[in-house]
Amino acid sequence: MLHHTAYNPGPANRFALHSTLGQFDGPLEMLGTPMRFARNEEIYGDGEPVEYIYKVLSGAVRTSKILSDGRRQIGSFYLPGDLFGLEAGNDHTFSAEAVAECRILMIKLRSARELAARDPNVASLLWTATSFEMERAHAHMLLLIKTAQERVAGFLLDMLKRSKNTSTLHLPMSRREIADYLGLTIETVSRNFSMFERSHSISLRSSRQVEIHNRSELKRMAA
Amino acid sequence: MLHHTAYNPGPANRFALHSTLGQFDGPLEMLGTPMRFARNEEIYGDGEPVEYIYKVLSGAVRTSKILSDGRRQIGSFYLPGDLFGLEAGNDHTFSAEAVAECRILMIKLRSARELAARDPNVASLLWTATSFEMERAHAHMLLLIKTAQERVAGFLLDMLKRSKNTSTLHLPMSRREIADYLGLTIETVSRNFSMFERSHSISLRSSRQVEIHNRSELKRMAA
DNA sequence: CGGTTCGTTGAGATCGGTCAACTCAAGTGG
DNA sequence: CCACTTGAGTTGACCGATCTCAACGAACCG
Repeated sequence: MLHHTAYNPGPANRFALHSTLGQFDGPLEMLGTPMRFARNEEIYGDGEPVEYIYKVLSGAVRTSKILSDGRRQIGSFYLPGDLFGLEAGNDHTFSAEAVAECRILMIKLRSARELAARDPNVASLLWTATSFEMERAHAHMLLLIKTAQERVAGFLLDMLKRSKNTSTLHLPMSRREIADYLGLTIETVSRNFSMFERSHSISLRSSRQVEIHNRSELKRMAA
Repeated sequence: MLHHTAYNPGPANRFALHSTLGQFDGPLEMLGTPMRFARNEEIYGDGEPVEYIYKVLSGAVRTSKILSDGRRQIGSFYLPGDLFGLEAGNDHTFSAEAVAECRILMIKLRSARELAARDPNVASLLWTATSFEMERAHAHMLLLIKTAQERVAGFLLDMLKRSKNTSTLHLPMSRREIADYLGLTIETVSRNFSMFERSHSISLRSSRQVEIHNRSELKRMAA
């Protein structure tokens, strides 16, 4: 469906990334090749064999699945520093796309496994990433049984924790993407953002820039 | 909360289990000790360290989590033959309880890992079980964003597939447990069972015995 | 026989979805 | 520079699916 136009910036550029981002620092990262993806570009497809591990250098990624009736469920969002693409089986059960223009480090799974066999730190890193994946899925399940207000508040808190910024949150994803992640409609997501704003828990500098005024109130609302 | 009164039937009984069930047949199973759990008895608790792998010999098991407001979410049901208790992290993120009186084979994780290091079949078995766990979590996520009708139909189809019985389904769990698994109320679950019965897709011999008359109709309703 | 648990059914309330109008910002092209 | 289009987001009115509350029935157990 989406045209794959990944681009390898070459050695010079790669070195530049290394020095500026400080995200090529691990032994695993040394194996990787940075690639660039445009907004909505597919990184891998549902059902394809698992051949790479990916690390977000900049931008954001979503994993998603299209249901038979056309609804889309978003499985996870991945932010800079996150590893993704590790699945338990041999084939991907979700597809992955760029939420925004992003740079992704692609690491051949084969090479990663070989390295892991020699370097226990790498092995434990891969195990930890898989473990996070499982936790994410469980936490997401728990989110989906809650009310709309609880889901939206929970989403904001999760984003806040992951961005580790004290008060201003820059959401890379659209309302539609948030809705598809939370199992709600864009209208319901929007209404809840507005409700939180009216109760002075947050304020919206723009639709994607959220200032968090009252985190404990959000926690209370997340149940 | 629940009192742990697990009971080891001893060698004679163990041999009896072996010969009658044929579920002590693998090398992994040889490491295990069969235990008996009463209905609602806790097998392990949320937050406890992962020390065993479990295999259901008879009966049924649920994993669950109690939310801050008292709601309970059931993560999975495990039926005879299923392995459970394998989590990606070091600690359990759900608790496990017996849905009905059951016999469980408990295998020390340490021993299982040692065996896996020597026997690639065992290693692949453990990997497969973890992989199933992930798939289960993803499938469950997808179920939770659907309508009540779709969830209930999907649940019945899943149970049918796993029990591999052609037409009559014996549900080991209560309506409350089904509801907590599907993120619905018992009333909604009950109403949907009744609806399926009125449309002649199923009939209820008793509340726990379901005859499936029209599986493709159920599939259609599961979306 | 009460008492208890489990499941079913009905009536009404509520939450979130649907449909539609509107605003706003960012292009695009004359 | 302005008119027009387009896409994202917000808001309102209404509707329907699911929850809540309540009554009732069936099975089980002392």
